[in-house]
Amino acid sequence: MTADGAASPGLTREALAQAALRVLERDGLAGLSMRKVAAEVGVKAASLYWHVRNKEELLDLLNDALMADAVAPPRTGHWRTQFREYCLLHRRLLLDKRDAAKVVAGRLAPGPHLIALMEDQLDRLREAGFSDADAAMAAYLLAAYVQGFVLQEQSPIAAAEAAGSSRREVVDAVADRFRALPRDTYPNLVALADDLTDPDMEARFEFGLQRILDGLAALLPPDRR
Amino acid sequence: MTADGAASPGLTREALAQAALRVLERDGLAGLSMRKVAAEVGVKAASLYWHVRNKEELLDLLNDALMADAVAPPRTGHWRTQFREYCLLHRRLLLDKRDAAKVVAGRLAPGPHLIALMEDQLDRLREAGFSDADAAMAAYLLAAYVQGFVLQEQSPIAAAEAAGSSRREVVDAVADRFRALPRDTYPNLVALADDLTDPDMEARFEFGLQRILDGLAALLPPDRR
DNA sequence: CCATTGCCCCTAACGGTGTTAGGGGCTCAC
DNA sequence: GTGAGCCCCTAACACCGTTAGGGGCAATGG
Repeated sequence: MTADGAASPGLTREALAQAALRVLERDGLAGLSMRKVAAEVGVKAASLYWHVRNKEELLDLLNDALMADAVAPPRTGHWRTQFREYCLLHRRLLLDKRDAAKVVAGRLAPGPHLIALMEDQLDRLREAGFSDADAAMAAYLLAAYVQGFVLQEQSPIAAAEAAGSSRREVVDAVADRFRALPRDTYPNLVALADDLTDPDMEARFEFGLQRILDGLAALLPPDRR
Repeated sequence: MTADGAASPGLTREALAQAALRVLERDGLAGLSMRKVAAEVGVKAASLYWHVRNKEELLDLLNDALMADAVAPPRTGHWRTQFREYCLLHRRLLLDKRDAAKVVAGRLAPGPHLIALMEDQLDRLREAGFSDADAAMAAYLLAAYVQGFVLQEQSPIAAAEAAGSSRREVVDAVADRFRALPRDTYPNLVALADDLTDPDMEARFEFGLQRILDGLAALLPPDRR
C-alpha cells in the first residue's frame, strides 16, 4: 500500500534482501535502518522480525544479495589471466554498489553466492597446480587484497557523497594536505604527493594485482607458471 | 568527579582520544557512543561538542591514537626484511586493540602518526631502488593488504565476543559448514575445509606477505632484489 | 573595582535507532 | 466450527547523535 506493493503473495527473505539493496543504494549503509527497509516493502518495522532474527541477519541477506550478480570469468587461457579477470570483476562488483565493500567487510558467514564463487576459485587454483594449502591461502590472499583495496578506494567516494563535493575534489584536498607538509621533515610525502593520490585507481589496483599474481606464480614449478 | 577525575586542568582533545580508546577496548566500536566517552572523562555528552565537531571527528582522533603506538622496525638489513617486519608490526598493532581494523578501515584523512609512518616507508622504498610511482603504489598495496587481512581476521574474534564462545569455536563452526556442503557440487570446499579454516593466522598472513614481497622484488633490477 | 569577554560545562529536547511484548485478524486443516 | 499457524500491527523501552540555550567562572581591560 505504501510502496509499489509488489508483495501480494507475501514477504520473502529474498524480497527483504532486494529492498535492503534499494535502501543501501539510496541512503548508504549508515542510512540503512530496519524502519526504512520495512517501509520499502510496505510494512512496519516490527514485522521484519518475523522473517529475520535481527538486523545482523538482514545484513547477511544483503551481503549475499550483493554477491548475486557476481559472474565467473571464462575458464580458458592461462590461470593468471583467469584470476586477473576474477579480481577485476570482483572489484567492479564491490565498487558499483554504494558502500558494498563496507557491507562485505569483516562479515563472517559467506552466503551461498560467495560459497559458489570460492568453490570455483579453489577448483581453478588446484587445476593450475597449486597445492591444497597454497590454493586455500591464495584464495584468502586475493580476497583480502580486493576487499582491502576497494574499502580504501570507496572511502573518498563516501566522503564526497556526505559532503556535496566530487570524488576528485576530495582526493585533491588530500594531495594538498600532503604538499602542505613541511618539506624538511616529510620530503618524500611532499615529493610523491601526486603519485600517492593518482586518481587512476584502476591502474593502482592492477599494479597490486600483478605483484600478487607474480608472487603466486613463483610457487608453481617453472613449467606451469 | 564521576570517573577518576584526572581532568583538573581541563579537557584536551588528546584526553578525549584516550577515553575513546578505553571505551573501544571495553565495549567495541558498536558500543562506542558520545555519551560513554563523555562519562569516561567525567562530563556530559553535549560537552564533547565543544572540543569536537561531531562523532566522525572523534573517530579521527581515535584513529590517530590507535596509530600512536606504531613503531618502525630497525633500518638495517635487506629492504625485504624491513618491510616484512613493518607489516608484521602493523598487523600486530591492529590486532591487539579491539576493533582497531574496523576503526581504521575506510577512514580518509590519515592522522599525524600515520603520516609519519608513510613518510618513513616511502623513504625506505625509494632507497631500496623503487621508482617514485612504484614506491607510492607499493606502500598503498601493503597497506591495503594488511588492513584487508586484519579486518577479515578480526571478524571471528568480534563474533566470538558477541556470542559467549571462543574464537576457536567460531572458526570450527565455519569449517563444519564447509564440510556439511554436498560433496558433489562443492568438492573443493569440502576437501579443503581444514586448509581454509586453518587457525594459524600468523602463517596465513606471512604467506600473503611473502607473495607480495616477491612480486615487488621483481620490479627491481636483479642486483638490488 | 566593575564590566565584559570567552571558555567550558550543563539541562532539555528533537528525531531517529534496534528490539520486544502482546494482540489481532486471516487462512488453512481437521 | 474450531483450533493452529502465519503474518502483521500498535506501543513502548532504552539508547543514539546532535542542537539550542543558559550559567558559572576566570581573565582581561577600563
